[in-house]
Amino acid sequence: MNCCEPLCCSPMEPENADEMAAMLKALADPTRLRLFSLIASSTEQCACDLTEPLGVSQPTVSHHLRVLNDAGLVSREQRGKWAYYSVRRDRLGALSAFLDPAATLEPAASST
Amino acid sequence: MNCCEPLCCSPMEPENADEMAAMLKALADPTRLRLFSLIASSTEQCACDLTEPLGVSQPTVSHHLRVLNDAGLVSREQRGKWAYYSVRRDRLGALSAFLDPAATLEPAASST
DNA sequence: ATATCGTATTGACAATCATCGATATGTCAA
DNA sequence: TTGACATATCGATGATTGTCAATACGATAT
Repeated sequence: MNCCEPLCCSPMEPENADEMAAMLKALADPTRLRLFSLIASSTEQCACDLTEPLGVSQPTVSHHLRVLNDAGLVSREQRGKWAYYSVRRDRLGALSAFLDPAATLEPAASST
Repeated sequence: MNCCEPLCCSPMEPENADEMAAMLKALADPTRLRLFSLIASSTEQCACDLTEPLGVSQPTVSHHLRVLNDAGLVSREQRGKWAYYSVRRDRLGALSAFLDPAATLEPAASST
């Protein structure tokens, strides 16, 4: 999240490592990564459309959605009896930036 | 690695998901993330300097180094009785780019 | 109220994993 | 060759995790 300097810049504090590892762990399972990718491929996805393409049971999908939600990587919106999930791109962007080996300590030159 | 389109663009194939999840899993442990961060903070690090700052045993450090190496995230060089580890920034960069929510399907406008 | 349907939770189980002590391997120096 | 030292591997153990069947929860429709 907004927690810390890029990975490459300086040795991490344990608390920051806990926090970032938690986000990474949420994506570090093949089924869950495919699930996340399905959600990320459109602006939002109904949970009802996620079970079939993954080939796992409905409780398993629900479990993975919960893990992603707890990690702050997706958000859930209940509409009627359907649940819609969308990617929190700010959080994903922070994770991507955290890993970026080109990052420097100074906020530095973005290509805006 | 060089395996696939960005996460946000289209649903991942299972094989790609396996591959990317393996890299993510290698970073998804707090101790291992701190270890990786220590290596990433300089161009190379002697294994002998990694045990103390982490506060875990030498076999545990060696185990984590092996996991990172197997995932292709670091490379090892033996010099005399010392082992030096360095981050494979190409692989880390690929991972970061893979997660980037701003990525588009077309290679598109990089800021070169 | 009752039935139906989508989603979440529970409980269980097999598999994976992080960690350590003990030990093996390999390198250098005397 | 022997000893000292750095690193890797082995074996064991407790903890975490991915999965499913069964079930509970909540919303809509009749």
